[in-house]
Amino acid sequence: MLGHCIVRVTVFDAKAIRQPTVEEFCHQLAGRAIVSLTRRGKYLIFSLSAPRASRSNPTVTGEASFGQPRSPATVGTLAEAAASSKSTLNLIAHLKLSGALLLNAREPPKYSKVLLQLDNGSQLLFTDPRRFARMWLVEDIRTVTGKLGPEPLSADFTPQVLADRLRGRKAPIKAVLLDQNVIAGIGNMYADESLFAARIHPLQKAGDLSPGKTRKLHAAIHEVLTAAIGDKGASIRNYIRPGGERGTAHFGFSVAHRGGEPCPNCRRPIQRMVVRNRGTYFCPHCQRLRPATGSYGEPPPFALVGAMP
DNA sequence: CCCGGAACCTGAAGGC
DNA sequence: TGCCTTCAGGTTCCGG
Repeated sequence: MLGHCIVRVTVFDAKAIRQPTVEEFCHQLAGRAIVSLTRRGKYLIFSLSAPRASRSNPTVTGEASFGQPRSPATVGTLAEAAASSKSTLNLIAHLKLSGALLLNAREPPKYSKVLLQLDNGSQLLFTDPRRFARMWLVEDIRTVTGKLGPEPLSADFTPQVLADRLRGRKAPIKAVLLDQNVIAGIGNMYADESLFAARIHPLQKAGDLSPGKTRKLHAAIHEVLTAAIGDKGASIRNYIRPGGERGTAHFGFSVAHRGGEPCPNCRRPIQRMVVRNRGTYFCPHCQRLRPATGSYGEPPPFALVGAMP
């Protein structure tokens, strides 16, 4: 897709466009080339050029249609479009639980949300049966990703950074790992896998991890994510790659989605529980819940004795 | 600011 | 077979 121009945009489900309006989305996208493809956390980022005037695609169009595509509406002249448009823009996509980006799908898949047609004949289709996935078109990426925590695979995500981010947190470590503003990009199954690898109970208070456990967790996150990327993701349910292939990371999972199966470490059955409304898999024997270190004998800040009915 | 729970959605799988 | 319940690769809003 790199270097190719978007010549036509079709929106089948207005709900999939978070920003701006559907009309503006189509209008602003048409005529721009895809300059780079990057990622921040779980957000996929298409950096776009300024609108290009080209003899080969004189009728660049933007189209907002629902159900069956209608005949496209031409967007003025390209000169006008360029004059009224932002110079560069970013198309951002989030797949949420069930979204997919499909390149040149063989048959028209169900649940189509947005179709981008390129000047080389390629078609990029954004699909999502569950209607959670979203797209944005923004000048500044930070308007969407600005609050995200550090990238867990970047060099500046050190054990010390993790310790700083967990300090003082009273929520379960599982919940904190899923908080994208603490660390960006860890999903439910990778949180479970990381906690198992570090032998930490999902309900352990995040701020109570010892320095040693924090270092182990840091290493575990790195290992789990690197392995999963090497396996092209996990396709337990919906996820498929742009060519329709499935990932294989779930075959290597130790606990995630393996309730009742033997723990690979101790052979006792893996349990499932719910933490913050998310299914959570762990080994109760290998991942022990420990009381807070140091604070066990401390008195509470106030003692209300017999004062209330 | 931090925390927990509900809401947003719909298809697929499992139990009866 | 059919109905009902549960679950799901996530984020955001609301109330405490």
